[in-house]
Amino acid sequence: MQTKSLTIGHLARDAGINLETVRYYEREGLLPKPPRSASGYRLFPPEAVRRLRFIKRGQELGFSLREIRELLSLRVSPRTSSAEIRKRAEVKIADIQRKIKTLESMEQTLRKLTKSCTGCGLITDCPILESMDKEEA
Amino acid sequence: MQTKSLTIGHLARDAGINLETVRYYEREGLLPKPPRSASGYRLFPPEAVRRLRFIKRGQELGFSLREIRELLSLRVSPRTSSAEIRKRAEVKIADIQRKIKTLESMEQTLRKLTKSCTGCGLITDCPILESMDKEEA
DNA sequence: CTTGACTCCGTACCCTACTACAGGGTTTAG
DNA sequence: CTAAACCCTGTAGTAGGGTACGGAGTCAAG
Repeated sequence: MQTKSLTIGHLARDAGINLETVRYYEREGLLPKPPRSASGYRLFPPEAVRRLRFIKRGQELGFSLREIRELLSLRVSPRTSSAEIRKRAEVKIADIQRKIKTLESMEQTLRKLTKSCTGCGLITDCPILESMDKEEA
Repeated sequence: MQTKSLTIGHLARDAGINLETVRYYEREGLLPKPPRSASGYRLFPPEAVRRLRFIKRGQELGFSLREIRELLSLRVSPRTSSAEIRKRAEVKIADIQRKIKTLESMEQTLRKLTKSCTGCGLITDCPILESMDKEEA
Protein backbone atom coordinates (compact mmCIF):
# COMPACT_ATOMS: atom_id res chain seq x y z
CA MET A 1 0.00 0.00 0.00
CA GLN A 2 1.47 3.31 -1.12
CA THR A 3 1.40 6.08 1.44
CA LYS A 4 -0.85 8.09 -0.86
CA SER A 5 -3.66 5.59 -1.34
CA LEU A 6 -6.81 5.45 0.72
CA THR A 7 -8.75 2.36 1.59
CA ILE A 8 -12.46 2.58 1.05
CA GLY A 9 -13.18 3.07 4.74
CA HIS A 10 -10.68 5.83 4.98
CA LEU A 11 -12.03 7.56 1.92
CA ALA A 12 -15.58 7.30 3.18
CA ARG A 13 -14.66 8.85 6.50
CA ASP A 14 -12.65 11.64 4.89
CA ALA A 15 -15.47 12.51 2.55
CA GLY A 16 -18.10 12.12 5.20
CA ILE A 17 -20.19 9.58 3.41
CA ASN A 18 -21.20 6.00 3.95
CA LEU A 19 -18.77 3.32 2.89
CA GLU A 20 -21.44 1.43 1.02
CA THR A 21 -22.27 4.57 -0.85
CA VAL A 22 -18.71 4.78 -2.14
CA ARG A 23 -19.07 1.33 -3.64
CA TYR A 24 -22.44 2.30 -5.00
CA TYR A 25 -20.95 5.34 -6.72
CA GLU A 26 -18.23 3.21 -8.19
CA ARG A 27 -20.83 0.80 -9.58
CA GLU A 28 -22.76 3.72 -10.97
CA GLY A 29 -19.72 5.13 -12.70
CA LEU A 30 -19.42 8.27 -10.62
CA LEU A 31 -16.08 7.25 -9.25
CA PRO A 32 -13.46 5.72 -11.54
CA LYS A 33 -12.63 2.13 -10.65
CA PRO A 34 -9.58 2.35 -8.44
CA PRO A 35 -6.60 0.04 -8.63
CA ARG A 36 -6.57 -2.87 -6.22
CA SER A 37 -4.04 -4.24 -3.80
CA ALA A 38 -2.77 -7.79 -4.17
CA SER A 39 -5.57 -8.96 -1.92
CA GLY A 40 -8.22 -7.07 -3.85
CA TYR A 41 -8.62 -4.03 -1.63
CA ARG A 42 -9.48 -0.79 -3.42
CA LEU A 43 -6.73 1.80 -3.33
CA PHE A 44 -8.18 5.23 -3.95
CA PRO A 45 -6.07 8.21 -4.92
CA PRO A 46 -6.43 11.16 -2.53
CA GLU A 47 -8.31 13.18 -5.18
CA ALA A 48 -11.21 10.82 -4.70
CA VAL A 49 -12.15 12.76 -1.59
CA ARG A 50 -12.70 15.90 -3.61
CA ARG A 51 -14.62 14.04 -6.21
CA LEU A 52 -16.98 12.77 -3.55
CA ARG A 53 -17.44 16.23 -2.13
CA PHE A 54 -18.22 17.52 -5.58
CA ILE A 55 -20.90 14.87 -5.90
CA LYS A 56 -22.38 15.83 -2.56
CA ARG A 57 -22.55 19.49 -3.40
CA GLY A 58 -24.10 18.74 -6.74
CA GLN A 59 -26.82 16.78 -5.02
CA GLU A 60 -27.55 19.54 -2.58
CA LEU A 61 -28.12 21.74 -5.59
CA GLY A 62 -30.71 19.39 -6.92
CA PHE A 63 -28.68 17.62 -9.56
CA SER A 64 -29.39 13.94 -9.99
CA LEU A 65 -26.58 11.44 -9.92
CA ARG A 66 -27.06 11.03 -13.63
CA GLU A 67 -26.46 14.72 -14.18
CA ILE A 68 -23.49 14.74 -11.88
CA ARG A 69 -22.02 11.79 -13.71
CA GLU A 70 -22.49 13.74 -16.92
CA LEU A 71 -20.64 16.69 -15.48
CA LEU A 72 -17.87 14.49 -14.22
CA SER A 73 -17.49 12.43 -17.31
CA LEU A 74 -17.44 15.18 -19.88
CA ARG A 75 -13.94 14.17 -20.69
CA VAL A 76 -14.64 10.48 -21.09
CA SER A 77 -14.83 10.35 -24.84
CA PRO A 78 -11.50 11.38 -26.37
CA ARG A 79 -13.40 12.39 -29.49
CA THR A 80 -15.37 15.27 -28.04
CA SER A 81 -13.68 18.60 -28.42
CA SER A 82 -12.98 21.14 -25.78
CA ALA A 83 -15.66 23.26 -27.44
CA GLU A 84 -18.23 20.55 -26.93
CA ILE A 85 -17.45 20.41 -23.26
CA ARG A 86 -17.69 24.12 -23.00
CA LYS A 87 -21.10 23.97 -24.59
CA ARG A 88 -22.27 21.41 -22.09
CA ALA A 89 -21.01 23.50 -19.24
CA GLU A 90 -22.98 26.41 -20.61
CA VAL A 91 -26.14 24.34 -20.70
CA LYS A 92 -25.60 23.51 -17.05
CA ILE A 93 -25.13 27.18 -16.28
CA ALA A 94 -28.45 27.96 -17.91
CA ASP A 95 -30.00 25.18 -15.85
CA ILE A 96 -28.66 26.65 -12.68
CA GLN A 97 -29.85 30.10 -13.61
CA ARG A 98 -33.36 28.85 -14.16
CA LYS A 99 -33.32 27.23 -10.75
CA ILE A 100 -32.10 30.43 -9.18
CA LYS A 101 -34.82 32.46 -10.86
CA THR A 102 -37.56 30.18 -9.67
CA LEU A 103 -36.21 30.22 -6.15
CA GLU A 104 -35.99 33.98 -6.20
CA SER A 105 -39.57 34.34 -7.27
CA MET A 106 -40.68 31.97 -4.57
CA GLU A 107 -38.66 33.93 -2.05
CA GLN A 108 -40.29 37.14 -3.21
CA THR A 109 -43.72 35.66 -2.74
CA LEU A 110 -42.98 34.51 0.77
CA ARG A 111 -41.32 37.79 1.60
CA LYS A 112 -44.29 39.82 0.49
CA LEU A 113 -46.50 37.64 2.60
CA THR A 114 -44.48 37.99 5.75
CA LYS A 115 -44.46 41.71 5.22
CA SER A 116 -48.21 41.92 5.08
CA CYS A 117 -48.48 39.64 8.07
CA THR A 118 -48.18 41.61 11.25
CA GLY A 119 -47.82 38.46 13.25
CA CYS A 120 -50.21 39.59 15.91
CA GLY A 121 -53.65 38.62 14.71
CA LEU A 122 -55.49 35.38 14.83
CA ILE A 123 -54.90 32.66 12.34
CA THR A 124 -57.95 33.49 10.36
CA ASP A 125 -56.55 36.86 9.39
CA CYS A 126 -53.08 35.70 8.40
CA PRO A 127 -52.50 36.77 4.83
CA ILE A 128 -49.86 34.10 4.33
CA LEU A 129 -52.34 31.33 4.79
CA GLU A 130 -54.96 33.20 2.89
CA SER A 131 -52.75 33.21 -0.14
CA MET A 132 -51.41 29.72 0.42
CA ASP A 133 -54.72 28.09 0.17
CA LYS A 134 -55.99 30.05 -2.73
CA GLU A 135 -52.98 30.36 -4.94
CA GLU A 136 -49.55 31.89 -5.26
CA ALA A 137 -47.72 34.25 -7.58
CA MET B 1 -72.50 17.89 -10.09
CA GLN B 2 -72.17 21.63 -9.61
CA THR B 3 -70.85 23.59 -12.55
CA LYS B 4 -67.83 24.60 -10.52
CA SER B 5 -66.56 21.17 -9.52
CA LEU B 6 -63.93 19.19 -11.36
CA THR B 7 -63.75 15.45 -11.62
CA ILE B 8 -60.40 13.93 -10.88
CA GLY B 9 -59.59 13.38 -14.54
CA HIS B 10 -60.45 16.95 -15.38
CA LEU B 11 -58.36 18.28 -12.54
CA ALA B 12 -55.41 16.13 -13.52
CA ARG B 13 -55.54 17.35 -17.11
CA ASP B 14 -55.91 20.97 -16.07
CA ALA B 15 -52.97 20.77 -13.71
CA GLY B 16 -50.89 18.73 -16.12
CA ILE B 17 -50.27 15.83 -13.79
CA ASN B 18 -51.13 12.18 -13.71
CA LEU B 19 -54.53 11.21 -12.40
CA GLU B 20 -53.07 8.62 -10.09
CA THR B 21 -50.79 11.25 -8.70
CA VAL B 22 -53.77 13.35 -7.67
CA ARG B 23 -55.09 10.48 -5.62
CA TYR B 24 -51.64 9.90 -4.22
CA TYR B 25 -51.45 13.53 -3.10
CA GLU B 26 -54.83 13.25 -1.48
CA ARG B 27 -53.69 10.15 0.42
CA GLU B 28 -50.54 12.00 1.48
CA GLY B 29 -52.51 14.93 2.76
CA LEU B 30 -51.31 17.45 0.20
CA LEU B 31 -54.75 17.92 -1.21
CA PRO B 32 -57.73 18.25 1.11
CA LYS B 33 -60.21 15.43 0.74
CA PRO B 34 -62.82 16.72 -1.67
CA PRO B 35 -66.56 16.20 -1.30
CA ARG B 36 -68.06 13.32 -3.22
CA SER B 37 -70.97 12.98 -5.55
CA ALA B 38 -73.80 10.63 -4.68
CA SER B 39 -71.99 7.88 -6.54
CA GLY B 40 -68.71 8.53 -4.80
CA TYR B 41 -66.91 10.57 -7.45
CA ARG B 42 -64.53 13.20 -6.14
CA LEU B 43 -65.69 16.76 -6.80
CA PHE B 44 -62.74 19.11 -6.63
CA PRO B 45 -63.12 22.86 -6.26
CA PRO B 46 -61.42 24.83 -9.06
CA GLU B 47 -58.74 26.09 -6.63
CA ALA B 48 -57.36 22.57 -6.56
CA VAL B 49 -55.67 23.28 -9.88
CA ARG B 50 -53.63 26.06 -8.33
CA ARG B 51 -52.78 23.96 -5.37
CA LEU B 52 -51.40 21.28 -7.64
CA ARG B 53 -49.36 23.80 -9.55
CA PHE B 54 -47.98 25.11 -6.30
CA ILE B 55 -46.91 21.60 -5.39
CA LYS B 56 -45.23 21.14 -8.73
CA ARG B 57 -43.30 24.35 -8.49
CA GLY B 58 -42.21 23.55 -4.98
CA GLN B 59 -40.81 20.26 -6.17
CA GLU B 60 -38.91 21.86 -8.97
CA LEU B 61 -37.29 24.03 -6.34
CA GLY B 62 -36.11 21.02 -4.45
CA PHE B 63 -38.71 20.93 -1.70
CA SER B 64 -39.85 17.51 -0.63
CA LEU B 65 -43.54 16.68 -0.49
CA ARG B 66 -43.25 16.75 3.26
CA GLU B 67 -41.98 20.33 3.18
CA ILE B 68 -44.62 21.34 0.70
CA ARG B 69 -47.28 19.82 2.88
CA GLU B 70 -45.90 21.84 5.76
CA LEU B 71 -46.11 25.03 3.75
CA LEU B 72 -49.62 24.23 2.66
CA SER B 73 -50.88 23.19 6.03
CA LEU B 74 -49.54 26.02 8.12
CA ARG B 75 -53.06 26.98 8.85
CA VAL B 76 -54.25 23.54 9.82
CA SER B 77 -54.01 23.92 13.56
CA PRO B 78 -56.35 26.66 14.76
CA ARG B 79 -54.14 27.05 17.82
CA THR B 80 -51.03 28.37 16.10
CA SER B 81 -50.87 32.12 15.93
CA SER B 82 -50.31 34.25 12.94
CA ALA B 83 -46.88 35.04 14.36
CA GLU B 84 -45.98 31.38 14.40
CA ILE B 85 -46.84 31.05 10.77
CA ARG B 86 -44.85 34.10 9.94
CA LYS B 87 -41.88 32.56 11.69
CA ARG B 88 -42.19 29.41 9.69
CA ALA B 89 -42.36 31.35 6.48
CA GLU B 90 -39.20 33.13 7.47
CA VAL B 91 -37.42 29.83 8.02
CA LYS B 92 -38.45 28.80 4.54
CA ILE B 93 -37.09 32.04 3.16
CA ALA B 94 -33.75 31.37 4.79
CA ASP B 95 -33.83 27.89 3.30
CA ILE B 96 -34.41 29.29 -0.12
CA GLN B 97 -31.66 31.83 0.28
CA ARG B 98 -29.17 29.13 1.18
CA LYS B 99 -30.14 27.19 -1.91
CA ILE B 100 -29.71 30.26 -4.05
CA LYS B 101 -26.28 30.97 -2.61
CA THR B 102 -25.05 27.48 -3.29
CA LEU B 103 -26.38 27.58 -6.82
CA GLU B 104 -24.74 30.92 -7.40
CA SER B 105 -21.39 29.67 -6.26
CA MET B 106 -21.68 26.65 -8.49
CA GLU B 107 -22.61 28.89 -11.37
CA GLN B 108 -19.58 31.05 -10.69
CA THR B 109 -17.34 28.01 -10.78
CA LEU B 110 -18.72 26.82 -14.08
CA ARG B 111 -18.61 30.32 -15.50
CA LYS B 112 -14.97 30.80 -14.62
CA LEU B 113 -14.19 27.51 -16.26
CA THR B 114 -15.96 28.29 -19.50
CA LYS B 115 -14.14 31.58 -19.59
CA SER B 116 -10.75 29.98 -19.34
CA CYS B 117 -11.76 27.41 -21.90
CA THR B 118 -11.24 28.75 -25.38
CA GLY B 119 -13.15 25.89 -26.84
CA CYS B 120 -10.63 25.33 -29.58
CA GLY B 121 -8.04 22.99 -28.13
CA LEU B 122 -8.04 19.28 -27.68
CA ILE B 123 -9.78 17.62 -24.82
CA THR B 124 -6.59 17.15 -22.89
CA ASP B 125 -6.13 20.88 -22.51
CA CYS B 126 -9.66 21.74 -21.47
CA PRO B 127 -9.48 23.53 -18.13
CA ILE B 128 -13.04 22.59 -17.29
CA LEU B 129 -12.23 18.93 -17.21
CA GLU B 130 -8.93 19.58 -15.59
CA SER B 131 -10.70 21.13 -12.66
CA MET B 132 -13.57 18.66 -12.69
CA ASP B 133 -11.39 15.72 -12.17
CA LYS B 134 -9.18 17.23 -9.57
CA GLU B 135 -11.50 19.35 -7.49
CA GLU B 136 -13.67 22.42 -7.53
CA ALA B 137 -13.92 25.75 -5.78
C1' DC C 1 -80.39 -0.08 -23.81
C1' DT C 2 -75.66 -0.37 -24.96
C1' DT C 3 -71.06 1.29 -25.54
C1' DG C 4 -67.15 4.02 -24.38
C1' DA C 5 -65.17 7.10 -21.37
C1' DC C 6 -64.83 7.95 -16.51
C1' DT C 7 -64.49 6.82 -11.68
C1' DC C 8 -63.74 3.90 -7.51
C1' DC C 9 -60.54 1.10 -4.46
C1' DG C 10 -56.74 -1.74 -3.43
C1' DT C 11 -52.62 -3.62 -4.49
C1' DA C 12 -48.53 -4.06 -6.84
C1' DC C 13 -44.81 -2.35 -9.32
C1' DC C 14 -41.04 1.25 -10.89
C1' DC C 15 -37.02 4.39 -10.30
C1' DT C 16 -33.58 6.79 -7.54
C1' DA C 17 -30.36 6.81 -4.11
C1' DC C 18 -28.97 4.62 -0.68
C1' DT C 19 -28.11 1.27 3.33
C1' DA C 20 -27.74 -3.23 5.40
C1' DC C 21 -26.63 -7.74 5.79
C1' DA C 22 -24.36 -12.43 5.09
C1' DG C 23 -20.57 -15.15 4.52
C1' DG C 24 -15.95 -15.06 3.84
C1' DG C 25 -10.95 -13.34 3.30
C1' DT C 26 -7.05 -9.85 5.15
C1' DT C 27 -4.33 -6.85 8.19
C1' DT C 28 -2.66 -5.33 12.30
C1' DA C 29 -2.07 -4.70 17.30
C1' DG C 30 -0.97 -7.16 21.30
C1' DC D 1 -1.34 -16.79 17.20
C1' DT D 2 -5.51 -14.64 17.75
C1' DA D 3 -9.03 -11.14 17.96
C1' DA D 4 -10.56 -6.80 16.33
C1' DA D 5 -11.09 -4.12 12.65
C1' DC D 6 -11.01 -3.98 7.81
C1' DC D 7 -12.12 -5.39 3.22
C1' DC D 8 -14.51 -8.33 -0.56
C1' DT D 9 -18.92 -9.74 -3.38
C1' DG D 10 -23.58 -10.29 -3.89
C1' DT D 11 -28.12 -9.70 -2.69
C1' DA D 12 -31.90 -7.57 -0.33
C1' DG D 13 -34.36 -3.93 1.92
C1' DT D 14 -35.73 1.18 2.65
C1' DA D 15 -37.82 5.77 1.69
C1' DG D 16 -39.61 8.99 -1.40
C1' DG D 17 -42.41 9.88 -5.24
C1' DG D 18 -44.94 8.20 -8.19
C1' DT D 19 -47.37 4.92 -11.94
C1' DA D 20 -50.05 0.88 -13.50
C1' DC D 21 -53.58 -2.48 -13.33
C1' DG D 22 -57.56 -5.37 -12.26
C1' DG D 23 -62.32 -5.70 -11.39
C1' DA D 24 -66.34 -3.19 -10.80
C1' DG D 25 -69.66 0.76 -10.72
C1' DT D 26 -71.34 5.28 -13.31
C1' DC D 27 -72.58 8.61 -16.80
C1' DA D 28 -73.61 10.64 -21.48
C1' DA D 29 -74.44 9.98 -26.32
C1' DG D 30 -76.68 7.62 -29.86
